[in-house]
Amino acid sequence: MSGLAREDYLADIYRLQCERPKDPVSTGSVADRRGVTAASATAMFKRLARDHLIVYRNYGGVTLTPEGEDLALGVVRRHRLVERFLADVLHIPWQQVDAYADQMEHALPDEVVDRMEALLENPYTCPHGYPIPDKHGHLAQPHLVLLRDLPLGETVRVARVNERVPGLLPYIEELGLMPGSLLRLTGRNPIDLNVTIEAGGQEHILGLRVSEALWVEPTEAKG
Amino acid sequence: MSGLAREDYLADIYRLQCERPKDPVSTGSVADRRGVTAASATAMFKRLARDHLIVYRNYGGVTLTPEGEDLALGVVRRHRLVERFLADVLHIPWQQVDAYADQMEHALPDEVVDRMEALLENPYTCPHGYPIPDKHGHLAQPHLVLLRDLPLGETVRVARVNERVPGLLPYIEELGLMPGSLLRLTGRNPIDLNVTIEAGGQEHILGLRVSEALWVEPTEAKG
DNA sequence: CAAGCGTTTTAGACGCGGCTAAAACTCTTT
DNA sequence: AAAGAGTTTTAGCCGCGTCTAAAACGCTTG
Repeated sequence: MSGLAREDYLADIYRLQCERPKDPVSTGSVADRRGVTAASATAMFKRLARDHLIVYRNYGGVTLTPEGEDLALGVVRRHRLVERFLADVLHIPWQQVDAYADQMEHALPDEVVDRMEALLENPYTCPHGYPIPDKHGHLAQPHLVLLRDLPLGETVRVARVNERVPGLLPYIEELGLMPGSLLRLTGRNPIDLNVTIEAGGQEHILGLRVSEALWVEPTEAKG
Repeated sequence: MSGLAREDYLADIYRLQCERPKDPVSTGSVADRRGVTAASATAMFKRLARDHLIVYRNYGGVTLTPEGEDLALGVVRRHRLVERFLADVLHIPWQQVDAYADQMEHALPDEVVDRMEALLENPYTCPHGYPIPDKHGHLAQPHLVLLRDLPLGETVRVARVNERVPGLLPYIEELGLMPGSLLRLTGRNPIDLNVTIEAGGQEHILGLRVSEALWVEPTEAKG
């Protein structure tokens, strides 16, 4: 049936597109993410473009077509639902579910995915806080702020942790900052860009690599 | 990592070997089962033999090496555990789980399989009654008899239904002869080899295609 | 504005897993 | 023992997905 690697490429292009929706996704960034050479990515781009799944301009990066985005959303949906499933039903540590889901996401029949979704009672997000597209590719776009950009003083809820930052997940867990936790930004160092937060009665200093991998959402009080 | 198709071949060779353990498995039988041409099977045999997973004699069929059998047993284990999981946890009809498991069996990390096993409380068989190898490749070999070969009069329990016979599973379900059901062989026609059974208060006449796809086990009374 | 550097693409190769058509083999059957 | 039928293997092809090395491009910088 459908190519295996193609889907991975499409999903990665989608995720990279999300990060900077303005401009097209570069060959290099996809190659890096996939762990292949730029030449391999170029070759795949040609196949995907031939099949109208991406728009590819020489030396100009790629963009998903609507068709390609549909496919990508399907993969993302499977990926995030499986993560939820692995974490909630099989009790696999949340630091590992991303890698496992990568392995599993292509082999799951739609019916299996749908049943998992029902069993989990239609979860909104994966264990790291990323939204799960529904069966038709729609997905909630909540209003989130990077911890890096948060104003001082506000108390917020951790909403999303970038699972792709190496080593971040165990660190976040150690600090008790998993999605759902509350924190307050108490300080920001304008020189090194460290931030100080208070969470669970403790103070922590977080570097930029952390503060730009954590998304938070305002709690009810908006000011 | 490991090739995808290789594992399918190994598992199919294993299953065919089980059916007639005496002689080696023929090229054609594997090709048929896999739905590929004999030429493709030959090509794969060469790769598998090169990697010491099978013994291959030209024009003489193949046999699994111990190494190859280990791999095959791993695939079979995953396959049957996933079937159980799909049926028991996701409540997918047992007629479909074989096909779905085929799709999924290669993509499952060991830890996921092990956790499924634990969640299911270490089932002995797949939903069709085939035994599930344990983590080390050991598997129970209960004493079963083909319904075709059963002596008249004995009351037995359905133990295993060959899931690979087209259309059999829905038929078996309709007749209420799923694994665990009791039946008694009441007659056998020596000409056309039909058998007559009594099960759940009903009489049924079964053709050879059915009676050699159903395995039964004696109930406590041995005579 | 030309040089140079980093990125991207081309060119050419390889292994996998499939195909068809033709050749080789085996086994049965006269 | 030779012929014929059926199975298996070889030969040659293709597309995928990867690689390396070399060429082409584009952007920044002197």
